[in-house]
Amino acid sequence: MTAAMSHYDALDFGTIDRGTLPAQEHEGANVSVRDLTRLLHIDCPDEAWLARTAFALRRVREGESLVRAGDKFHSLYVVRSGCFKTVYTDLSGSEQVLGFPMSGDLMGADGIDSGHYGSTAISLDTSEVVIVPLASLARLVYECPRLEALLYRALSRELVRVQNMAWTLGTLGAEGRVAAFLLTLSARLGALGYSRCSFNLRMTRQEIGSYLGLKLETVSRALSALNSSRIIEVHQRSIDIVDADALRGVIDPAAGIAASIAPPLGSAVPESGAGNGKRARKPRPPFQPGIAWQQLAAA
Amino acid sequence: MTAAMSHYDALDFGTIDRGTLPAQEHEGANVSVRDLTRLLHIDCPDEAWLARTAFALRRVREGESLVRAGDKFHSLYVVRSGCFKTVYTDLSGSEQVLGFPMSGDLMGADGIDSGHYGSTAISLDTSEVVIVPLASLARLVYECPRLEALLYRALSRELVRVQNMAWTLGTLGAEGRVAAFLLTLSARLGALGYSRCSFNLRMTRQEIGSYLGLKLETVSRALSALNSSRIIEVHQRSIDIVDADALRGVIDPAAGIAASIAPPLGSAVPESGAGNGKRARKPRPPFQPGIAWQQLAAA
DNA sequence: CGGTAAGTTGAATCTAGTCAAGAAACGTGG
DNA sequence: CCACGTTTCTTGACTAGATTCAACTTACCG
Repeated sequence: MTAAMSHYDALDFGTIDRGTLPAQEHEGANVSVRDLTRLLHIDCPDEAWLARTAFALRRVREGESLVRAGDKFHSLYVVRSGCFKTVYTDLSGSEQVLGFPMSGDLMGADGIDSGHYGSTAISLDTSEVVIVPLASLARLVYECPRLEALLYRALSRELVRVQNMAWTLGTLGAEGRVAAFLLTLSARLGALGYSRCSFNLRMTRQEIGSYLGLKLETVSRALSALNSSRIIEVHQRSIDIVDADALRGVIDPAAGIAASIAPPLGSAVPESGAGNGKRARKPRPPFQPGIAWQQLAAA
Repeated sequence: MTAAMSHYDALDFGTIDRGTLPAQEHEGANVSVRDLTRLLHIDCPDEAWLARTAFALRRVREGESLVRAGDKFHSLYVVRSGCFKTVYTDLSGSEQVLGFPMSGDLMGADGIDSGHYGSTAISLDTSEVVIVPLASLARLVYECPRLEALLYRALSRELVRVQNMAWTLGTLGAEGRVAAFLLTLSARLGALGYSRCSFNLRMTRQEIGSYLGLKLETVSRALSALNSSRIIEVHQRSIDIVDADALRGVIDPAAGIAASIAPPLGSAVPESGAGNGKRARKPRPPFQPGIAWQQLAAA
């Protein structure tokens, strides 16, 4: 609990500000609060002075690490361009990929509580991140109460993402995991304005496997199988999603059918009811449809 | 994005306060901010007036659900006593357990961003939760800036917990998962003042299996195997951890040995170095030791 | 005391991992 | 531009580990 105290100091207003950041992180142009909220897809009050408050950018080259597990926590990062991987590394040297943050994603949030980053972030290509010192953000929120939700929502979103990951790992087999991975990636790229059905992977089979709790051979086999089924077309790192519904069907046959019937719903969750699925074969189906697969179905 | 706007309204100060909560949640005694921070193990400034601000309690009987996936988000909950399970439910009716929140754990955080809870929370025995309306908390933080870190840290902690879960599911086999589960449970109970090496499970094999991405038979077998190895003693739901180091060894043989040599480190992560592992067989071992297993080793 | 839910154990099956070989892409220097 | 080595990817055969199906035991609750 001593770590907690020293960490608390870092959050005390006026104690630490951008001026105390490592010098290396002062480079490139600045980004306004407006830009930041737009990047995070979080609504922001329309006050002119907010545009003046700015955050620094940092450029990270391919293979370079932005933060390392165990480093002292000082800032959050929001990806502005490029793609990262975040990894745990255990004693035996093997690593587990926890995520592939892309434009608009938050990194470093796992360091807030303990005061030390919990995972290492490595750039998969030349990337740019917005540096968000927690102290600055806290001050900003204090000055503009309507920003209160900003960080809460960003953290909550990250939490949902990881929970979905846990669901994927705990529930799906190899093909399902790969299908879920492709659909999620497709949806994220689509949200960024890129093609939803044709893209290039920026990570190796090894990294995908590590992320999905599979071996690289298994990932390769799963991709080949989906390729043979005419659901996707794979040529090395180039992916074409030929039949998105079929891909959803790989995750859950019932959901695949349901998704092809129901109009693709937006980001909002249906208010109630919607217990419209074909039929429940289990004795106790009193639950509302879950969220996990919807995130994938909404691709 | 329309959901985002309406959600934002809910966070606007003065718009919603405790008075607008569902009537059913106004029952039992109240809890002060001091109590809340103590429950969450988060440091709190020592201002007298904080003791006056209070949150309501709610009692949840065994089997009863506190919130359901898809319900409109209004409050966070901190468990004060008892034990819950949080579950996703997919279309086909099968459920996946995401966690077993106990005293001091936060629930409902996955609803902040979308405005709807992402998982259902069901009590495993008669439990009590502190109701923390986000709007109240936001106002509180505004009135007392030093509380800024409170929610950030609680959310960050939850994020780390789920990330560890993803690591467990992606990396470990059946026995390792069960061992990790027992060690984590042991550590949590220990932190609450209960015995670290002798306790009763409050969940079924089915629920444990769902949580760990295994079938109930596999959980049973893993427990039996650990029992045969004299590492634990199992009689139905009663667990005795006989050899905690050996249990850690099940997760990662190297870590088990290392843990028995090195003195059990506290919550703080070593500053640097400590790349002391036996030997690295991979060509590139420039990473610091990870966090995942340390959480377990620090039991 | 009987009925139901929960847990254990065994045998067969199936999925993903392991080991190994080979093919395709990439980068570098001649 | 091509030859070379390296990395990444694919595919096959075999093995280990988890699931499935099923029988049975043990606890729990009225």
